[in-house]
Amino acid sequence: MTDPYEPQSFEPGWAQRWESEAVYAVPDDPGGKPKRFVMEMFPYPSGDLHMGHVENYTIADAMARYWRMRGYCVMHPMGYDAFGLPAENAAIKRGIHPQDWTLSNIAKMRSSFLRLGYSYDWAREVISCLPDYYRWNQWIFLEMYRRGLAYRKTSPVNWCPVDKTVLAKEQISTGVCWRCGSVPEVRDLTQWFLKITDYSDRLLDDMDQLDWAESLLTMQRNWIGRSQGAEVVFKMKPDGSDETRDFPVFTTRPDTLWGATFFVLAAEHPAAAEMVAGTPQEGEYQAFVDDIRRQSEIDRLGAKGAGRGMRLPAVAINPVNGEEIPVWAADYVLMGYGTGAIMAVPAHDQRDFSFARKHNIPIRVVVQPDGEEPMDGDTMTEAAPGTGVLVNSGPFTGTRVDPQTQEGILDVIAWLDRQGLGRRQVNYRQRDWLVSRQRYWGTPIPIIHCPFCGEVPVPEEELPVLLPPQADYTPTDAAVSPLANNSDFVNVICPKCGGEARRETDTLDTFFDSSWYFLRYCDPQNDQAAFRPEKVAAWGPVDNYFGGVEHAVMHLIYARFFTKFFKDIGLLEFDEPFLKLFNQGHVSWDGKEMSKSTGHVIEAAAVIDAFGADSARTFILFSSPPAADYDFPADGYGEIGRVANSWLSRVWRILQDPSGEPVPDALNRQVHRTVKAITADMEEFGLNTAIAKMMELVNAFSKAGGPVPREAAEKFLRLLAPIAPFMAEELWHRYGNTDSVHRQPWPDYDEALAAVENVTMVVQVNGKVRDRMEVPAEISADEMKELALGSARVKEYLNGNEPLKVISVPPKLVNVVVR
RNA sequence: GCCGGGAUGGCGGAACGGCAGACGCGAUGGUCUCAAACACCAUUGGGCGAAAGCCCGUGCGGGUUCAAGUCCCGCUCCCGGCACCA
Repeated sequence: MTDPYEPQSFEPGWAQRWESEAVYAVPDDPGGKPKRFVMEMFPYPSGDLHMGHVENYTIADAMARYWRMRGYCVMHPMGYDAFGLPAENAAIKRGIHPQDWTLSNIAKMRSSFLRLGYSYDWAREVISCLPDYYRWNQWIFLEMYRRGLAYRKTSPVNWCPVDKTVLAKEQISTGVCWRCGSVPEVRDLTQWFLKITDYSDRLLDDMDQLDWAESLLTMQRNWIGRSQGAEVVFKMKPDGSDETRDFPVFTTRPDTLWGATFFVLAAEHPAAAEMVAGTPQEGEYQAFVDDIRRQSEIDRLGAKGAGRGMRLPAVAINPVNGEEIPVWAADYVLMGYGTGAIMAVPAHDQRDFSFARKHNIPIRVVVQPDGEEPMDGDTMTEAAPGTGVLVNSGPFTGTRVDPQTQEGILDVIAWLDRQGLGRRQVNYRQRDWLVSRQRYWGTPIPIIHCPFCGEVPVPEEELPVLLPPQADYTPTDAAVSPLANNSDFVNVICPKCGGEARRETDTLDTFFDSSWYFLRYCDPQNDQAAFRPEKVAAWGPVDNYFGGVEHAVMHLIYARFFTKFFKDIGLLEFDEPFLKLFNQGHVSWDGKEMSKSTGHVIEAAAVIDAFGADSARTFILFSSPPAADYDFPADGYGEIGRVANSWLSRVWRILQDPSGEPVPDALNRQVHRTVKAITADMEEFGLNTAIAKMMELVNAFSKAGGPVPREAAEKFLRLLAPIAPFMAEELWHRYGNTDSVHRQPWPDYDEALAAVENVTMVVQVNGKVRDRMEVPAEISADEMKELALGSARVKEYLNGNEPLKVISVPPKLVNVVVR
């Protein structure tokens, strides 16, 4: 008599027991065993867990369990990225304090994590919004400040004139303020930056230590955007004046200097405003700049913008030939890149070309591409950015140039240098990291502004600067950050001179929190330091990091930057935080992103309630390869959840009462083959195909009839344990075992038993299958050829002729090429 | 716009350059049942054919190769990122 499969009857018991017995806890030092630090990107606690979370966390948990069974001492921690905008939005909308909202969400998520049986070491939990964590953010910030890596400068923000608050990009995604619908303004604020650009070269060069997808490394490389070129100094002469002023530009193509037909300043360049001040064009310019500043950079450079420009009352003098060229202000030049000004060579740069055509600016060819008719600037339809020979280029006419190899270009730079007109320069697209946020729900920046002493760091013994619990997080007039309304918080005594001073009211970007939490996992309760170097040395760096590709840049670059900083100040011995990165696919529902705030979400708890945690785990792993995106069907999880549940029921039924019989030879061979194949799959994170192979083995058990021999059944349970840990544990114990299945070693296999004896050899004629033969697996190429030529089907096609060629790929395939 | 990724039956997907569609769902037929559910068995890419078998087929158009879903060139559409969502 078999019991029905009722996961709800045993899953909660095992979950509780694993937790109370701390089955997955690891010591501060892994000791003699090989260590493996496995972690997932910690979640933002926006509500309860949804199936998108379940995908990422189940993949990582299955792998962590697999590695544990393979003999690693696995540290697998979990935490919460708990500061951030949604908590504040919820607070403003519903009147709940951000902390209450956040902590109650964390409680829900933790309970779902436990129900799903994830093998976390719960003693290492990290919650970034609590003072015992964020005080170390403040400490880190001050360490950076002391070393000149944190500084202030002016930067624009979007400002809602009605709500009197700074708007995040997300809060104006429709172009207007999310709360009141008014059109945002742009304001300049003095804000904190981290000098990540000091690390650009190392961030690029150390990439060769990383076992990450090449596509992701490419994204990081492009984000940092190192480019070689030259700085060339133009002179700028305002109309009606003889005074000139030096104006350097960065260019990767100094070889095309003789083709510059205009000069462009970033629309918002202060020099542009200066030039039009007091002239009739002042109003026109102001309107032009306002229009452009309202747009995001993407719109400004993209299809919606790009190409808007205004002629300025000045000329620029080309240093190589003394030519005077018109000066424009344009949207496609950015203040933050290079010097905020460019020389424009429309014949050889596509953006310059489009702009020149639009504004009827002459186009002059100075690089004649190889093997083409001489080009004419008036008739060409697109820029020619490639290689060729310089023409109309003074002393360099006739020189070959190639942007790929820098051929010719380096000679031009050397010449510019000798003439005192320019010099070699490396430029980066990456900018310093803006960490200031004018928000309540974040880490207070530990700086005091004193009218006499200037910026004064909060003394270390006074950390943490606590977020005032009762602070009003709704905005009011005149205050830039909600914290600025709190006079108890703001008004302080200067630690240096003892006079009256004001506390900094900006908080830190939440990416700051997520840049080092993996280090805190190694020493989560430390109240004397962010972490002890020995503890991090014992576990770090992270061996396997699991997370979405949406973090390809930003988070992953920031965390790499922090790691290098910690190494520089002597706290770490490694350069890179995450050795191997796995990007799981993105989970959506009916083509749309799951989102707690819109209610378009499939909650993990609903799936567990309906089918059990093992089913939830199994179906999310089986339904698509871990790296691929998965879109839930419009009608939700019902169908697919039932499918996983019914397969697990089948496993339950077939494996419930094993026999003491020996394993029959044929079945035993299949078990060994399956262990071998699944082991190979697990090594490649192939969880969906691993499950498919388990299904095949279960089908074989079923076909064999009768109870499954216990030896085979126990091997199967060990294969199943990483995927469906509850059922594996329950059956394992029902067999009379007393230790946990999760402490068992991964099953091994016998090469000889796993080997196949016979294979089907395919016989092709001209690449099309015409015959099949059963042959021994160790057949030689010649034997195959002989067999193939003996085939009646092949003879039909040969028609008495000799084959042109016979390709033999032992033991699978022979291709006979005829005529 | 720029950077990165993707597209295979009715559906999720499988496939070291070597039998396209493993495994599963769904569907169809059957066994069991008074009946159903469950379970089990069989068939299931499209077309032609009585059958043997033949032809077509991995988003679109070219190419390389004895052989292309896989490699190369050119497109289309979808997804992610583009610096204040995390």
